[in-house]
Amino acid sequence: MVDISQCSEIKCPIQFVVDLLDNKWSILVLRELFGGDRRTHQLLAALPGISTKTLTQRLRELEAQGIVDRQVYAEIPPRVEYSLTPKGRQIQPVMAALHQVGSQWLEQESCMCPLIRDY
Amino acid sequence: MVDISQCSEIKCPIQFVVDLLDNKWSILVLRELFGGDRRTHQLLAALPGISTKTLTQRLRELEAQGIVDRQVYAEIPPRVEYSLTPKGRQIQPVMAALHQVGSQWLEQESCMCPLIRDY
DNA sequence: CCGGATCCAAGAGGATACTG
DNA sequence: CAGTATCCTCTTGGATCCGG
Repeated sequence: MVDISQCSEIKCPIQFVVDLLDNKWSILVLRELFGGDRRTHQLLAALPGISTKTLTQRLRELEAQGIVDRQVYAEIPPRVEYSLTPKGRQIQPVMAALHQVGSQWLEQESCMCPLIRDY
Repeated sequence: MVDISQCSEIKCPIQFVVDLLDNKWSILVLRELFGGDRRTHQLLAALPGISTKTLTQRLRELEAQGIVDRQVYAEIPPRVEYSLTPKGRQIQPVMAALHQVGSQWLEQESCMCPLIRDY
């Protein structure tokens, strides 16, 4: 239950989502996870330029928001898999809309991002 | 399985849009413009915390992308109005999706943002 | 009223080395 | 392999002043 009694005004839903996701990598991390469960090194490989520190930060934030799930397997060497929670999958319409608009603006049909599976 | 080995030169549409809009205010500026044409001081008032410099930067970037139109009236005092171009209006599905998901996550129906007019 | 120019603080995030 | 800890750079963007 959301307690908005502390708010002097009603929150804008758009701003709410933007506040959660407006940093350099969050959307792209989620895009990868729409392609299925991913291990840490897979995400690092799929997101050229991201550092381990930043990736971990983003994943922890998304986990704290209940958007991403972190599964740790007690193995040597360690194995950690990340996946979308049901809440996380709720942003699928946003990803689809971004994909559609981006395709228009690029005037390009093909796409290498994992979300293409959903089309 | 998506084969990404042969299409590294193909841009991801999602990343393309994210690259255009992932800064602190762009999405919110556009949200305001979906409510209709806006003058500078209206945008400043609608976006608490934004500075004139930052607002101008965002608007110039969006203008350069062909997303926003800037109309200057030769009056004293000056009047400048910003509006969405047809290309800019193409992101309406993104805004609608953000709004829908944000409403779910907030567990809140009402909304004070201009986009509500489109529902 | 609009917005350019400057200055500056804060923080995001990359590179690297290291631990379990 | 996964993640942490430093260090450090660079960008973002806020505050202010000024000019058209």
